Amino acid sequence: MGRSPCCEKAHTNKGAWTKEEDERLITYIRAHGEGCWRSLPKAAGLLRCGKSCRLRWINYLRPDLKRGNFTEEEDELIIKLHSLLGNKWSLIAGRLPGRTDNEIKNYWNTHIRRKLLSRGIDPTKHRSINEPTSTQKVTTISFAGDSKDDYLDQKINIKVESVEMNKEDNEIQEKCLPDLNLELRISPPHHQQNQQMDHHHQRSNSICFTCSLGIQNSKDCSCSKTNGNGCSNNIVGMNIIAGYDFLGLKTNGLLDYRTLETK
DNA sequence: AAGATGTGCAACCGCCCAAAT
DNA sequence: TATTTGGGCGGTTGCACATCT
Repeated sequence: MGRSPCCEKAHTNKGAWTKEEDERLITYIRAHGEGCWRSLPKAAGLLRCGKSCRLRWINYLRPDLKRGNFTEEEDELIIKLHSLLGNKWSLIAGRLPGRTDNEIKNYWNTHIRRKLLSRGIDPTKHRSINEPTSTQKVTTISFAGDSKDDYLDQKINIKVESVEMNKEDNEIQEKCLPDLNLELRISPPHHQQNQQMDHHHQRSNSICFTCSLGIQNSKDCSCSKTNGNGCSNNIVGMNIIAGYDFLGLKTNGLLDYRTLETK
């Protein structure tokens, strides 16, 4: 039952990689591509565990890696993404081409933490260190258009509610909740969704496949063929606008939420 | 000059989850 | 359905180098 045995760990090297090992790994992956890390070491003639090969390739040998110092823009983007995602380094790395999760994690721990602390900002909570500890602010960000027209005009209003909590509430919160709860939900305002659906599909009761995927004004959109008006930029389940810069995450009509999902 | 301490980062460890059987 | 494994991830460690005393 189950899979075939895992890689032999008895005869594997550990520690720093030699130049020869690097070259063997590069040569093998160039010839055969990535994947099947378990069988790779043997096939490549390496006395390493598959995981070690994968790590070495992803974090150091990959040709598309951007080596060198982080730019100021990258710094700020990492801070923004960390405030949104927490320690989800792989997701953050997904938004920084050429950077690896390990690199960003190290950079955060060695540079950015200090940078934020010097600004008087708690790097974990992204709040001022000087904020009184007896109360805690809970910030809810909701996306809502004030009117149907706003929605159609592709505007997003960010509504921020700050709720002061008393000490007792805070203690309960501390006991019951982890430091940061970053459940990300993106959806259109509920009171507009039906209107929008009606508007969009007033002549047809069903939504085409491309629209259900959030691909608007696609040449494959059958809605435009049925109602003649084309899609009115509604994205079912996603209230993201073409080219909107969502917290610094440039979107191209769609927020690539796959890279924001937790695994 | 030499030992102590601090810093940066590559690599490892252990856990989780989906896939395979 | 239960069990096992591979791949992926975040946290941590340990080493090399830099700086301080």
